[in-house]
Amino acid sequence: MRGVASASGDRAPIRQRPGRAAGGGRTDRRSGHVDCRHRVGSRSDRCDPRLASMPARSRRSDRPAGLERGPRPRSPATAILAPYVPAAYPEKEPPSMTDPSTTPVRVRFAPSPTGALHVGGARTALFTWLFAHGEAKRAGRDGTFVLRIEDTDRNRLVPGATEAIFDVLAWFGLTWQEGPDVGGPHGPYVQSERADLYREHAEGLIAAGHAYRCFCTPERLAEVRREQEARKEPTGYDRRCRGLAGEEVAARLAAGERSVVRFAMPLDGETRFVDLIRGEIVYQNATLEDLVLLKGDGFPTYHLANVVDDHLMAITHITRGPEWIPSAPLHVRLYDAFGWAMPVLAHMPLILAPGGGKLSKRHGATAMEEFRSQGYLPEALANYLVLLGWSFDATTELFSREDLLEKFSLERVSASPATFDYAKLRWFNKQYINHVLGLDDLTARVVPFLAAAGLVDPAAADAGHPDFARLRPAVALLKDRIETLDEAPELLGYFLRDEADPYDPTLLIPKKLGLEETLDALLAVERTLEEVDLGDEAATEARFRALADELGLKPGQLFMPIRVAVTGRTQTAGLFETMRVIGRERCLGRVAAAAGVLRRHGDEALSADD
RNA sequence: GCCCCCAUAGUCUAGCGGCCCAGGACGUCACCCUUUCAAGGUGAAGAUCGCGGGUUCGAAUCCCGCUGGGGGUACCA
Repeated sequence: MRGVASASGDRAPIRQRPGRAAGGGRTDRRSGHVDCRHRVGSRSDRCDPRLASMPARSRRSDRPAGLERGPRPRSPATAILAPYVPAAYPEKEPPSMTDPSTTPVRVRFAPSPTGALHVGGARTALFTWLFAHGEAKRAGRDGTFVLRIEDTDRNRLVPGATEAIFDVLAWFGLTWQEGPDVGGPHGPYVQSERADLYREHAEGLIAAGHAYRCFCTPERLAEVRREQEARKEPTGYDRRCRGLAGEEVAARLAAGERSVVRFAMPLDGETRFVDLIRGEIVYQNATLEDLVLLKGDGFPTYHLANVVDDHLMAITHITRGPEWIPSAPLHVRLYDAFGWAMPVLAHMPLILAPGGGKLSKRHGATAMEEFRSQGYLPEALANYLVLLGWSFDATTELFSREDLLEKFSLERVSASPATFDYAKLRWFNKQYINHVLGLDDLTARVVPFLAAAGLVDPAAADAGHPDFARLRPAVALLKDRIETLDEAPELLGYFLRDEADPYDPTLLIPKKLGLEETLDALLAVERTLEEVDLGDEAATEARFRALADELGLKPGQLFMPIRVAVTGRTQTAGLFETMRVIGRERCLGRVAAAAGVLRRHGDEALSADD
C-alpha cells in the first residue's frame, strides 16, 4: 500500500520512484488507494472507515444509494460527496467537520472578466452545474451553484465582459443561485469589492508567520531570473525578503516603499492532495515557490482570493481547469495556514486544439459568443461538450438536460485531455435541428438570424406573428438540411422574398437538352402551373410527370429546370412541396422570368457567336 | 531546464485481470432510397490497445522504465 492511510490510521511511507526523488508520485487512482489525510491516531471516521479499509473493488457496492446509478465510476474511491476533507498533511489536527452525508454541496464558477467566455470554461461550468444540481441532489444533498467574478487583475479588465458572461451563461442554460446580480448570503460576489477581506487575511498570515512582506522590485526579480537562467538553475524567487527583520519591514513600510505579500512555503517535506479525477498528487515542497498573495496594488492574486472566497463562501468542491494543478499545493498550504477545511479538488481535463496545443481562433470559434452567433444550439453545444471528457456508457450519445442531471457524475470524468472536434460538434447541432427540436421551436430560433438578414420581422419569433406563420412551412421543408442556424437566410431566403435567388441561366438547361427545348419545356410548365392545384402535391406531381412524358423528357430532366426557375438553386427540398409553399403566383412569375432569362441568354450566345 | 498530468483507430470514447485477435460515435468510402440536396437505411476500411520489461495460468486492464503529447513555471487568471 503506497501512500495510503490504513484503516488504523497509520500512514505508510511514500516510496519515491527511483530517479524521481525530487519529484512527485501519486497513488494509483484505480487501486482505490486514497489518502484520507489523517495524522496517526486521528479520528478515522472522517474518512468512511469502510472506504479506508476495504479493497477497491468491494467498496463500490458500498456507495451511498444516490451514487449507485449508471456505470461504475472510474475515479478513485474517494467519498466524493464528503466535502470537508481535512487539510492535507499530518502536522496538524484537522478541523472538525459536519456530517458529510447531509452537508449541502456548494460549488462555484469563477470566471475572470478579461474577455469572452471560452468553451473550456463553459464546459467546466457545465460539469460544475451538473454536479450541484444533478449528482449532489441525487445523493440527497442540497446543491448550490455560485457565480463569482474574479476581477483582481485590474490591468486586463475588459469593460462589459461581466455582463457578456452573464448573458452567454444564461444562453447556455446555466443558472446560478448566488452571484453578483442575484446576491446571496455570502456576497459580495465580485472580488474587487472584497479587497479589504483579502488584505486582512494576508495580514493574518503574516502575523502567524505564514507569509511575509517582500520589497523586491520587478526589475530585481527579472535580474534574478536572468542570472538563474545563465547558470542553468531552476528559476524562481530567491526568497531574499523572507528573513527580513520586523523592524526593517516596519521601517520600509513606514517609508512608503512598495511591497507585496508572499507565502512562506515550507522548505522541505511534501504537500499532497487528492484530485477527484486523478487520484493523489504529491509535490516536494523544495520545488515550490513563495508565490505572491497580495500584489503591489493591494489586490490579491488568484491564489489568495480564491482560497479566502471559497472558504468564506463555504465552497465544498473546487472544480476548475487543469492549469490550476501546479498551484494546488499552494492552495492546500494556504488552507492549512488558515486552519480551514480543504474542499474537494477536481481539475477538469484539458481541451486541446485539433493540431495539439491550446484551442485558439486559428482553429475556429473558441468563445461561447462565437458559437452562438454561428448558429449552434446551446443544447447541442452542451451535449457535445459534456462528452468531451465524460461518458455515461459505451453507446449513449444524445443527452437532454434532464438526462444529464440524472446521469452525470464527476467521478466518470476522464483525466486525459480531449481534442476539440468541430465536425462532431456540427453533427450534434444537426441532430438537434433535424431530429430533436420541434418545428415551432426551430422556427422561433431561426428568426434572429433571418431578421439580421432583413428577411423577417425581429418579432417573428412569436408564434402569433404573421411572419411566423409564413416562415414555419418553409422551415418544415428545410429542417433536415439546416446544420447551423446561421445558414437559415441562405436556405430560406427564396421562400421569404418574391423572387428566386439569382442564378446562372445555364443551370436551367438540364443534361442532354438544348436551350430551345428547355425554353419550350418552361413555357409548357407555365401553362401547366395555371391549371394545377399546388396544394395537392400528389396530383401536381402526377401532372408534371405526365408533362415530362408528353415532352419526351425524363422526370428529372423536367424537374431540374423547374427547380432552378422557382428557387434559383439546384439543391432544394422536394420540388412539389417547395412549390406548394412558395405558392402559385410566385411560381408562375419565377417560371416566366426564367423563360425570359433563358431567351435573352440564347440571344446573347447567338450574337457572341457572330 | 525544472515540476506536474496524460497515453485504446484521424477525432471523442467503452473497457477496471479471462465475456476483447477490442464495442459505440464523428469523420471517410460504398451501396440502398430518390426529381436535386439532405435526412434515413445497410455495409466497409481504419487500433500490432505508444514502446520495452515485469507480475499472473491469463494483461488494453496491475507494476516499473522509456518515449510521445500536454499543462505549469508572473505583482494573469
